[in-house]
Amino acid sequence: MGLTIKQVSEKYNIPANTLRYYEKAGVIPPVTRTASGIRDYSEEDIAWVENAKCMRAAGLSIESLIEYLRLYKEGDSTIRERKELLSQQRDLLIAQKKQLEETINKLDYKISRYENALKTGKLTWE
Amino acid sequence: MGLTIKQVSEKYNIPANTLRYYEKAGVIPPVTRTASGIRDYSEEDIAWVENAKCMRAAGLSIESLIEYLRLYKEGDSTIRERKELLSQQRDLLIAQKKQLEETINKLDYKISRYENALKTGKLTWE
DNA sequence: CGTTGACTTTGAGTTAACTCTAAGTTGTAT
DNA sequence: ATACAACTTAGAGTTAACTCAAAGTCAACG
Repeated sequence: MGLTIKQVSEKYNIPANTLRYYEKAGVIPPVTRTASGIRDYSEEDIAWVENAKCMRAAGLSIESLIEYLRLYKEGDSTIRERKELLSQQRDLLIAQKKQLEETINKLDYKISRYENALKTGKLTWE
Repeated sequence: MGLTIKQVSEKYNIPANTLRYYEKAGVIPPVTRTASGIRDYSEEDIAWVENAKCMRAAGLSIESLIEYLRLYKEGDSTIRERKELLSQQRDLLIAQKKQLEETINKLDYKISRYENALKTGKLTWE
């Protein structure tokens, strides 16, 4: 009915071993299994994978994802804590974004100097 | 005349060991030394440290910084290559920034859902 | 002149996040 | 039925980037 680990692996370009690792480590909840114990990813399972991929791509730690899932499993009593956790992570990403913009500007400046050097045949200053 | 390793370490909040590591690995050029061989960071040395810190904070690999310095040392004949290297790194950062923005949006959405849940006492949907 | 504290080097150890191996089981195609 | 690929697990190995330890040198202060 759902997707095999291989299909999920290909769809999201995440190695099957990494998907198993995420499950075992508690980054995503236990995946639905067939009668014979084979992983059979439901839409919900897939949504967790997609979320993990997105968060990891932005640099959130495995640890914070594990902590989030732990709180999630505990139910409604952890809503405030979960919100706090996400806010903290959001703040980290905002800071990262600022750093990134700063560095991109520096690179742009250096690149334009090199472009100028290539046109005129020499660096304008060092 | 210049700064000691400790002063640079404190000014940029980089452990002294890491400064030595950067120098040894070729992330920054060999630092000016006193007659007795002690590091005595000149303004130029410090500019390299500052640059390394900025690039690393944005996520550039040590390897790419080493490669850049290698080209830099070779002189003007590598200007095109250096420009290419910086452009590639810039493109990586642009992509990272996009990913970051996407993830921040997702987090903002989730956070607003939790805030709503905290006000109304329950999650509006799952 | 001795000791203190910052410096030096080489090289081993740590951490996060995978990534792979080995050994074994199962579903499917001939 | 039999072979073969894809699955399973536990656990060891890898990589990047530090991070620390050990052993030794050196300038300056009391």
